[in-house]
Amino acid sequence: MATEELLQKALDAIGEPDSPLIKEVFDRLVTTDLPDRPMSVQEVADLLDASPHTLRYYERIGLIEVDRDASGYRTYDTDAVRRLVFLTRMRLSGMPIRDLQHYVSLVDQGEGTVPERLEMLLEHRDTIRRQIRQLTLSLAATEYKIATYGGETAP
Amino acid sequence: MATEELLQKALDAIGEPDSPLIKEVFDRLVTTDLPDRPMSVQEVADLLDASPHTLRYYERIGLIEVDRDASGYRTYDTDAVRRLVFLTRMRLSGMPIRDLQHYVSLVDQGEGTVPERLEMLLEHRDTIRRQIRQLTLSLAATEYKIATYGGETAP
DNA sequence: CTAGAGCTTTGAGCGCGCTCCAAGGCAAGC
DNA sequence: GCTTGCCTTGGAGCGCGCTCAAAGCTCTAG
Repeated sequence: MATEELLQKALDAIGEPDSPLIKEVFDRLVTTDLPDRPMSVQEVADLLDASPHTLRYYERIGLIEVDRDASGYRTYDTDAVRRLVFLTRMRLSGMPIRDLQHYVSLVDQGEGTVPERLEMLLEHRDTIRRQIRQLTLSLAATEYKIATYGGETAP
Repeated sequence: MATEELLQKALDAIGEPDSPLIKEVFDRLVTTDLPDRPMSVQEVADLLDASPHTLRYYERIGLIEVDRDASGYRTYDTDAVRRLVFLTRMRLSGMPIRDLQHYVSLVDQGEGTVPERLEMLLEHRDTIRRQIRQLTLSLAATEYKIATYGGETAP
């Protein structure tokens, strides 16, 4: 199944969030396209559309631990890459670095912190929803302006 | 017609962007709830959910000109408020201050710059759409995590 | 009349999230 | 062997968008 297709399924599933497909679809989305060999900092950066600087920065501030090869070069195993996928996803949706640091510290403290992690995620979910609502309004306002300027309507 | 209702109509209209309702609905959305007396900086700040500091800053950097009353206090007329509504909408959807300055300078240069303004708006529309897409993916990822933690599914 | 809150200005300060610099090591090609 | 380019580290620098400080004026309540 192609990534695009999975993505579309996932997006569809959001419309009906009770669908048991969500977990399955995302399990595959998340694990797809990750080579199971260790990756270099540049490779991961390309994968995440980030800069190597940023990945090193995330490591420095304790968001992730990364192994080194015999020469001292970073080697990102699958778990590390998966964590970075999650981290960048959260960053892209506006979660502050500070919160991510807290989240990661909760993960490090073990299963007992699952309720607090869950609480964070629920709050963040609301934040994302608010953002989407705001953006939708901004999109409408932009469409409106475009219309007043006689621009093309949306395709 | 209540603002909430207008808003819903507007959101619906986005689904079918060719609808001639968009302009009408937003005309009313934009002009609704604006008292036609001049407003103080604090009043406008409350209206826009911004700080007076921010409004003064926008003025300082040339995004808007604001009248003064006999005592030297800022008085925002309807046009000024409407411009600020637009500016904050664009800011909320991530348009950089620098671009807004350019846009405003185009407005100041008159009707001849309409094509370039239109171009900016079309580009920004795409940017907003990309953001919404990104946020939708982040929302899905968050839902997924919530599900793995056994949290409630979306209401 | 006076206290206190809010307004004015210019200029400086700050939090965030990178982003880059300097000095040096490792790997691959000529 | 040497060059070229990416890697390492710690620390410094930076762009953005506010946000606040200082010094002084104005309005309102008591």
